[in-house]
Amino acid sequence: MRFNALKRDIHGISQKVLSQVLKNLERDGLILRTAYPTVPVTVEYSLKPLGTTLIEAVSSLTHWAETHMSEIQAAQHLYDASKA
Amino acid sequence: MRFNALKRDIHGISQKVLSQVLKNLERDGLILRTAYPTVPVTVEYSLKPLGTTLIEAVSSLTHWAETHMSEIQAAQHLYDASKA
DNA sequence: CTGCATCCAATTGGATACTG
DNA sequence: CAGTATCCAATTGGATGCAG
Repeated sequence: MRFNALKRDIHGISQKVLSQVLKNLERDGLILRTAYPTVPVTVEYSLKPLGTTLIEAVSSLTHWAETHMSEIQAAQHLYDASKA
Repeated sequence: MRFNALKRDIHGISQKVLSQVLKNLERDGLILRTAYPTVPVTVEYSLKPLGTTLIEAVSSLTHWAETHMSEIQAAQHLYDASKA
């Protein structure tokens, strides 16, 4: 995946933050950064095996959030109403 | 669990942040806050079922972090050495 | 004991301009 | 295209003092 493709897909992220995050992920060994000597330079980011395992771990949290979102919103409404 | 017990157990958290977090967790329906009318007041926090399910989901991430910590540190050292 | 209010320092992140 | 550098605004969080 290319830099600008990631920037497009991760809606709302700034170039600065995306750069920082990618550099950290690369340093942690989660992703691989490959630069091809074209003009202008082409950079490709890909998942390393370790990164894939993290995605799987995070996915369970994502799933939790999705399945309980409405329940949490209901609790928030109850709470807010009880305070008003 | 009492407020000050939580503050002791969560090493390094400030009273301000702990208050904020607890209030948010209560609003989200993850924990239950019970105040007993003693002098001074006694407040007890406990997990609600929804909170327990979140702990289980987070646990898989915790486990991931623990098992891959050394692998990540090794990657960081390699990265840092390659940049120096 | 359990907080809330305030002040202040540090971190974070967006916008913009610039480079190989 | 893929960043880096800079400036600046907003958020975060600690420390302290106060209150029910």
